[in-house]
Amino acid sequence: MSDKKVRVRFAPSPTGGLHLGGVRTVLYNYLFAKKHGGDFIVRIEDTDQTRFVPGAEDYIFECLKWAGLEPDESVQHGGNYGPYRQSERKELYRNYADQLVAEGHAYYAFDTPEELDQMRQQYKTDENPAPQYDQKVRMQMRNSLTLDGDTVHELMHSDTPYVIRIKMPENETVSFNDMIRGEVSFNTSVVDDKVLLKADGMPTYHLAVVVDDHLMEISHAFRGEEWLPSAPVHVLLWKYLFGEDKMPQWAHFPLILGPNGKLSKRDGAKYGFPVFAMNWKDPKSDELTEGFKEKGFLPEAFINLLAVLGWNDGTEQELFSIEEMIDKFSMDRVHSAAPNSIMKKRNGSTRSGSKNWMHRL
RNA sequence: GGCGCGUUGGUCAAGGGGUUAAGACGCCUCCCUUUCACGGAGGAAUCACGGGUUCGAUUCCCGUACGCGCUACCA
Repeated sequence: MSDKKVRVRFAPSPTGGLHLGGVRTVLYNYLFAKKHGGDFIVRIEDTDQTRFVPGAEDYIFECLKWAGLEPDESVQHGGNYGPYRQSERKELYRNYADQLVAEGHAYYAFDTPEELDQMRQQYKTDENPAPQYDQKVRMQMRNSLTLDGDTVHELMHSDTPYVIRIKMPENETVSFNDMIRGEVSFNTSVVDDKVLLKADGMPTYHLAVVVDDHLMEISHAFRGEEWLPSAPVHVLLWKYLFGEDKMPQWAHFPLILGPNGKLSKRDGAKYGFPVFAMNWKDPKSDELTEGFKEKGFLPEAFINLLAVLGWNDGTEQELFSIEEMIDKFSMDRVHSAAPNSIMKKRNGSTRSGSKNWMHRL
């Protein structure tokens, strides 16, 4: 971490409004990069073509601009590691997936959605309500592990759709050091054979994040805690493809919770507290969700609020300028516990805080 | 169900093997006197529960409970 230039990335998928948690992830990325003289990259993760939402990408950049968290590299800012939109990198991923198959770490799977559904129904019990495509069932499915070579060859050269799945090893322990949580480990037997390359030729997040982090020379990879369960897949992919020693340092941020779990835009409407950075109007439904900007928050106040949602500098200070944050930020001072509901926090904020942070224009 | 992460006062939240366990909001008492987020002085907490390690645990380990997350050809 000392010999490598710090390069971090925020990788949103352009599917709708930019959530509070997303902006906080951006902020921590930004602070970390600036503190260490590194680069902050924004990479658009648009590999799911069924979820494409027109305008969402531009909207994300507008939010970052308003918040004052401009990337050094992105589709809009240029850079030497492009393209910065994964849909435009489609051709890159296939070779890595094939390489994994060739080396025995992955396999071709021909199961149709109906067959997958059938498998889940068949193995579903009270004890196991969510059966996975894993080592226990993969030998019962239609894939290059169970089919003979000729059949596989034939299927692949007809127009039969297929995916590439990772072959999770049996009973190995995968562990890594999270900058916030310390050592985290998993047994590979309980992780399923995630799809790496989809039938349409697009990678899933799992493959794309590893390939792109490598190609873009990302040194530290930060994301929300919801990714922790699939981290072993990513660690294994790094090991198979590029070497575990090249893997970025991970940090998984605690989720920002609403009154009933994961904060949703519905909570925002219900409690009169914004969830998105800026107004977002869904192009399909025309539904408008209010943002912090339109609610009257100053960007500095918004950023400050987010900064202390999970981080503190060890003193009693709770009002920071962006320069102070850059100066004082450190990942090991990010709390591992989810900050209790932002709605409550708003009520528990200090008087001076209320005056300065939340003040309307 | 499985796996993972988490759990400090009414609320938000520092700290983290030996402390009087910060601070803020709220609450109570008082001062100022004034209110509609005014100012000031005080008051109230054995850190979810049960074991273990240790001279000593709120801090480390295990279990339980509870909360949250993941368990898609979504990210």
